[in-house]
Amino acid sequence: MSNQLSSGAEPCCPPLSREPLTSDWATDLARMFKALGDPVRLRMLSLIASHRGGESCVCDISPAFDLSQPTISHHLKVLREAGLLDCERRGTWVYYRVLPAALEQLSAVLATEAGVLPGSTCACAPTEPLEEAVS
Amino acid sequence: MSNQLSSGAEPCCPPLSREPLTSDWATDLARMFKALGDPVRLRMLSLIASHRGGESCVCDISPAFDLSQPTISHHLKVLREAGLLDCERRGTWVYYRVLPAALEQLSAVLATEAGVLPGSTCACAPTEPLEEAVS
DNA sequence: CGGCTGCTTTGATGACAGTCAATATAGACG
DNA sequence: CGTCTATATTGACTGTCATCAAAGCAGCCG
Repeated sequence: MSNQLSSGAEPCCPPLSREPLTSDWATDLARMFKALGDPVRLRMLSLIASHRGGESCVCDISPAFDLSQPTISHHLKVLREAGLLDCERRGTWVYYRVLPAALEQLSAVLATEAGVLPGSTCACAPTEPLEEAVS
Repeated sequence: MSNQLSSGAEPCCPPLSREPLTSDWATDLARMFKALGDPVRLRMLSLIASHRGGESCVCDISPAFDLSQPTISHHLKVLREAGLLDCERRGTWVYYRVLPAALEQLSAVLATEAGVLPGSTCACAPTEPLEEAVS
């Protein structure tokens, strides 16, 4: 649960194809990728991310899936513990929001040399929370 | 096993955060992410990708892991069936190589709006095989 | 041909993940 | 305080996964 994000010591996340991953770093990344390795969770993440402001209430998510309520809650927990989601209680409802820095980090790791645009040595976003994500 | 890559019908892969993933597309993506959801496989992929030419022999991969040889073979098969690796037999040895387009596709899906550089609506590489990956 | 090396497949086993029903907690509202 | 709604947790079940030993397959080489 110690993402490179929180440490802040490393400069950035080099792409997977530049040099072999260390065992620790691979373990950390694998935890996040494993959370993405389920169609339901991917759709959840996408559903939340594509909402206005990148957040949405559980009651908005549930009806999109033909699953029991505990199962929905379980998947959200997995995504949360992987560091991909954050949640906040507002009154009766709980709102989930994506952590863009985490997604960006994974995206940068998978980026191949050819795909990185010249001049941008790293595609990691500087932990920008969530602003004008919607036009 | 039907990646969007092979179909070629769709223009490209929109980021996860633009609109909710369809169920089919999420299933396809999840299959690939699940393959990445293991530290061993991540390190294998990285090891192969960071080799010169983006390919390497199994005998180069095995000694990097404290696992039995069948287990190594199993993980390589998982990555291959996920469409992330390709393999080719040359004499006694089998060489594995990464499929950059697949990595680029996943990278693009995870890219957040903020992370996408202006002007580049899509970061998918045009299935470029593997060229001057090493400087 | 026969053995040798590199890799894959098969079969078995223990661990883990996805799912649900039942139960618990937390806040809103009378 | 009691009840109602929204979400989380627990426990149980089933299926899938990571792993290894053993056996199989494919080229080399003597």
